[in-house]
Amino acid sequence: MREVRVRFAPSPTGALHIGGVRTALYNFLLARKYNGKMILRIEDTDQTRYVPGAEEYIQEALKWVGIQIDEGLGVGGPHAPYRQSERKPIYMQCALRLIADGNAYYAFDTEQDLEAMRERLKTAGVASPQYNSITRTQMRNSLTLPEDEVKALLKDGVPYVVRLKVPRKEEVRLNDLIRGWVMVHSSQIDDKVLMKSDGMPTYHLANVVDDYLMKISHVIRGEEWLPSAPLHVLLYKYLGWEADMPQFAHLPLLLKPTGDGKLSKRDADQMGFPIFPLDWLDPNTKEKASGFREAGYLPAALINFLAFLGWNPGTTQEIFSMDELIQAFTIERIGKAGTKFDIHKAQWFNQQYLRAESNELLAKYLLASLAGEGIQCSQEKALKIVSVMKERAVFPKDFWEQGKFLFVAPISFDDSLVSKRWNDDAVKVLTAYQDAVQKLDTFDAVQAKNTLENVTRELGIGTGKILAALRLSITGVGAGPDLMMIMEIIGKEEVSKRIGYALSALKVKVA
RNA sequence: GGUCCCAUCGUCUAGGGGUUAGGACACCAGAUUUUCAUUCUGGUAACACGGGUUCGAUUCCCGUUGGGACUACCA
Repeated sequence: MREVRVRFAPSPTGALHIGGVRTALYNFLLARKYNGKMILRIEDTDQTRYVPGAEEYIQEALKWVGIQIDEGLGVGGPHAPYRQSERKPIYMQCALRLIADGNAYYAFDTEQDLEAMRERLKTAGVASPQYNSITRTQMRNSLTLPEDEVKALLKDGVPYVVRLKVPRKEEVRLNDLIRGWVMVHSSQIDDKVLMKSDGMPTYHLANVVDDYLMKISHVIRGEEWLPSAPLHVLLYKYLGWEADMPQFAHLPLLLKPTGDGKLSKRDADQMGFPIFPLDWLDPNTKEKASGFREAGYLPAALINFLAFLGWNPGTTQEIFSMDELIQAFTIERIGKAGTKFDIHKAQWFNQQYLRAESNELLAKYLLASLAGEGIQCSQEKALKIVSVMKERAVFPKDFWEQGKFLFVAPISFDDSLVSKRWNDDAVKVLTAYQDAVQKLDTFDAVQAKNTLENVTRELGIGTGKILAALRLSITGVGAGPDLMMIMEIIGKEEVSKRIGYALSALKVKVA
């Protein structure tokens, strides 16, 4: 079997879309599964869209999620350079060959010429005007112009593009690994520009040339490329590379969570979830985009989530490490239908992965948050906190955000809870409890509980009735980990102080 | 509009000519936790429609509808 060589070939036009990360992942999984090579190539043939920092962003993002590059940008390799802008002469050579063989031609039409042509065709009733086997006979190109005029134009440096001479009647077929046979009639394909007037190739040419030169075995890319895939097949044929043509696999697209359409940055902004792997600040527009990393997603969880967007192992196993994914992955099990992006599932995966981590590691997350707040905390205490909060955390930052009251006494109290649960009985119990707690020599969760039970028994009030009020006085809110553990963690003095504060602050409410 | 792709619970999906159409997320309910959460148990919920083919179609074929992509000297 042919050596598996796959490539991820993004354009450095901004932050890497999460769909791009999934594409990279599938490529990577295939490469690893068959001991092949994963190549990173930068498709920067559009100078006008180049965004500084995008290349670094792509590399950092891939590194963060654990997709290692074997060859290409930042790594080097036998087919360097891996930046298309640095491979310019290669493409021109190929274009020239196509022209010499009669499969491509020079076109000198200006933008106005093209616009006029489209207008003309539209008024004549043509639905989608194209530069093709019919219309090219009426345009200014090396097919219609006399040879010396073409030579003169070229010599004078008149701007031109190179277009592919698509045959008039030919069935173009390709066997997509995901979709099966796809057939398109050549009359539906237009004479695509191969070389732009600035001397740069377009995607189509550069892509085919580089994939061939870099000995790519499988082209795994988004479905948006499916309509132009037949064109690429034609290119392989005319370049004489048909035998080495890679296999194609066009991935289903990532769709909006609700409604219709492709997942876009706007969705992320509106629904409040990230759509990029890392935070990104566009240097030109100053626009900010938030990333999964900064939102608190663990790379392994993101990978697991992404892998299941359009692929499944056919078993009921859902949690997969990267190695397990590599083992289980096959192109055959990739689905065909577009996939709606559901952030809930991503959160669920994150929670699973977070819980599976050691308390030592989780304590580090908490300690990091605390350091940012300028709060001191012992390792021992952090471990204790993390172990009681573990079951409820989805993100590393939750330990701090949902456990603030472990470090800072509440100054205000949840109003609805106050009106529901703060009553005379509660005040009686809390007053007595505060007293009892202060008399204790040592204080832990068990003693906290026993003492509370003693107090309620003496007063003849059900513990359940006032527990919410006690929690309120200690934390200010109605939700959190086991209350007795909370009290143990903050200690006897603090418990007494907080009950005292609540008692005085909430006095008015009862009266 | 044209070309191409797609279609199983709200979402991700398994399945496949005869199944109680399975799982996961989400949601709801009950149990446990003297609270919330966790955990456990249970529940609501799907083969888009119409024709064929067939003894029998959700499954195969065709059409309709719906959705998506592409339709640039962008990738």
